[in-house]
Amino acid sequence: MSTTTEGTKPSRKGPTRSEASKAAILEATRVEMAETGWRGFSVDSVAKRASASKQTIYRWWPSIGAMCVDAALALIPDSPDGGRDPQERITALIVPLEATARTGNGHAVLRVALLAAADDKDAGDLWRAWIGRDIRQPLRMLLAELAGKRVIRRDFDLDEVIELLLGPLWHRLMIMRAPVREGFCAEQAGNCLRVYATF
Amino acid sequence: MSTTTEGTKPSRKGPTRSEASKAAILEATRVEMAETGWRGFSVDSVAKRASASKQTIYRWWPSIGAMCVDAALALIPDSPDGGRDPQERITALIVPLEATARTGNGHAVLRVALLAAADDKDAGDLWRAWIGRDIRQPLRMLLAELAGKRVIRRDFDLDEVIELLLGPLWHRLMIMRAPVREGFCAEQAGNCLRVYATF
Amino acid sequence: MSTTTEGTKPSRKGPTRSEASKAAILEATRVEMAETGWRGFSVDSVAKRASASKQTIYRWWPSIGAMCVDAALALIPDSPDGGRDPQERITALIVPLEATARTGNGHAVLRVALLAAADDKDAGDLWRAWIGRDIRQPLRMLLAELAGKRVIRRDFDLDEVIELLLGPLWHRLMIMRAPVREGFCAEQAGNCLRVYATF
Amino acid sequence: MSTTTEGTKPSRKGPTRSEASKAAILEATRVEMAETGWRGFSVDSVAKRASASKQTIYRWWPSIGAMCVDAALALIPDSPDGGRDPQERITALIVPLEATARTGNGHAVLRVALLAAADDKDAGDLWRAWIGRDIRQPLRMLLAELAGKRVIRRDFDLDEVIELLLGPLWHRLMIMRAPVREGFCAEQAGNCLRVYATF
DNA sequence: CCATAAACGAGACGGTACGTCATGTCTTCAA
DNA sequence: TTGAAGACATGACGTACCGTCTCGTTTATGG
Repeated sequence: MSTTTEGTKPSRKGPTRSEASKAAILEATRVEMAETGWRGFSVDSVAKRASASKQTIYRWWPSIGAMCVDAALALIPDSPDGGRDPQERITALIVPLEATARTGNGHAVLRVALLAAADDKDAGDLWRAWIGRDIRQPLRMLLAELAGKRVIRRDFDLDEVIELLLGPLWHRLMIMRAPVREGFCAEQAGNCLRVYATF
Repeated sequence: MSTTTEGTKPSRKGPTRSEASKAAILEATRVEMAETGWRGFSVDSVAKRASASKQTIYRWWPSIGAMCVDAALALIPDSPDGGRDPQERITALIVPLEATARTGNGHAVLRVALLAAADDKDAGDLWRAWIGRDIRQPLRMLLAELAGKRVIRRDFDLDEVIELLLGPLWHRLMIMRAPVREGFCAEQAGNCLRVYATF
Repeated sequence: MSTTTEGTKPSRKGPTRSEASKAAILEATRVEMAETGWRGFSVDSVAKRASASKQTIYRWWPSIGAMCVDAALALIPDSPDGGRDPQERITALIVPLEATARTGNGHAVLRVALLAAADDKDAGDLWRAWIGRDIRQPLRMLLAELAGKRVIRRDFDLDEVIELLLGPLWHRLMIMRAPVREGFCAEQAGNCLRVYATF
Repeated sequence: MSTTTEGTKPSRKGPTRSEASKAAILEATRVEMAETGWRGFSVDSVAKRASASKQTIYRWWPSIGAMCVDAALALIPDSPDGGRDPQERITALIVPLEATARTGNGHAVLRVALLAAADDKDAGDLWRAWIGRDIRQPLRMLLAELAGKRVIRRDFDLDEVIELLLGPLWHRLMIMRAPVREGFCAEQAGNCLRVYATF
């Protein structure tokens, strides 16, 4: 799910990127994110913990925030298949986030990645690109189908739906710092269908 | 709407807190928040811009984040009277946030205050206290009344309602960095009523 | 003999320079000079050894080299009174350098200070200013007097005399890294008188 | 006049040392020496400027300082024949240094090479070996002959003569950073004869 | 009406981190 | 095996901030 290596150059003279170093850096980043938050996050500490050089970090990531988002994205699993039920199919799109937040230090990692995305341009671009690819795009297809079947209204705004679907999760993670109970995403999907239902 | 001066000491020898200095610091804080974000925010810069001493800042605020939240809260206007319509009454509770985000650098200030609240314990406490006092408490009264009149279901969870009401705003402000259109809060209030409607 | 504090400002608001910190930094500088030479010299090490912050070093010295020269100059004792004999009077001017080179780690400190002066503009200025004040100026007076008494020729070039007087010391210290035997400066003074003697 | 290639290996498999690369590196070294001094000197910059790999540099020179001295020595011309006059014969030994210092960036290159020699063991050994071979050894023969002819005293110390002869040049080059006028070395030779004259 | 104590500006200080640059080693590819 | 290209761990560079700590000055009581 990591994004920075995609689009590898064909072949060059000289050494290639060390995958061991990359993995160590991302893992160290996650640990530091959970321990120190966003403002207290330090590249020096990550480098020391990963036995990596700062240069290596700055060589491969455009900013600290982008590295944090990258480290968080690498934690998010793939979406399960959704089945046939509309609510289940919507839930399937966002449940990987819930799963991440409910596993290990995922809650804190996700929170800090969101902070990074909101505070740093490169990180924000990375995060929005992920949302676009993994949530917005499939959701568009799904909602178009449901609207065609008259399950939901046709005059919805895709971005408003996303706000409604994801907003509550951000409130939990960032404002309340509260744990995310199982089924949280399913509830949000249900709320969405209720709001946009045709009746 | 500022919170740190409340609870004035009885009487002491010597000069009292300089309101001019306080105002200059809060205003400088807002400017810096909008310019540098949260991770780049610096007390030194605020002190220099406000022609204040760092000691003065550290004397009156428990943490940098608390100062940022304080500076943002001072920007939020009071709620208007809500009228009789349920949707209008809910809207009235959250519309001050929308108004702040739509005025001057309020969008950025609010965003950084949220970052501070999510990243710093003192700031988070301050922000959650404000939500509790200015949103949660009046909303509880209002929803109880509406439930009594069978306008909404009785088995709602107050905090879920708040998530549904505020979450979309956080998504706009922090994730998308998109401007908040007029009427945004009214739409959220409508969505809430639709989700919790009895029918 | 240190030069950077001379010309103290009359009085200012706020704290003043910490003399304890200054002394610790200069002493640490001398130790590091002797241990690591000039190219290997590190401000970080000095700061750590002196329990000082790098900012404090950069605040008070214009460059690393200037600090090194300053640290060396602080080691050079004052000139003794010269007596009546011409050779003794010349010797007295340069014997403090010999004494420094013959004491403790003075040999290495002096060598590194010379390297700094030759490699760094600020350090060179500082060093040449010291030579001008402590050697060139008194030597000019002395030679003028000796020329008046026909002890030496009148058509000498002051800077050539200085070259003749100090050059051999630099060769010892820098090129050969050889110890400086007692009486070395007296010999150089004798050579000078011989070169410029009237006969 | 370069010293590191002397003693060529008998014969090996694979390509031999590239003289083009060596020349480019030494020339780039000279340019960098003149531009950045000794402490600011960087192998990376030399490699980039010479379009060479760092590995190639580290393969052929024992240390950075040695490379610098090597680059400077390559600039020093051979001694001219000295004629019959004692002063001219001494002058001939040291005039190549003067000539180097008076040509192109030779002044700076020589200065930095001396800094390297004084700061780095390998470089110092290289420099002292050159002095031994090109100055000390021929000077010993010459002085012995002059002493035999009673032109100079017999109780001189060879190394003191060298100090007297070269020291003033170091003072010029390193301490004063002053240009070396034509005839400078001849004057030093004259001074030496005067000091050690029999009369 | 002082005197005393707190508030304030200014800013030095010991630290930690920043983002960049250099060192010396290593790896990959071409010749 | 040489050499260009360059990634890598290490560590220093010079700057910026943090939070604490003097300094002198100003200002409001309380003796």
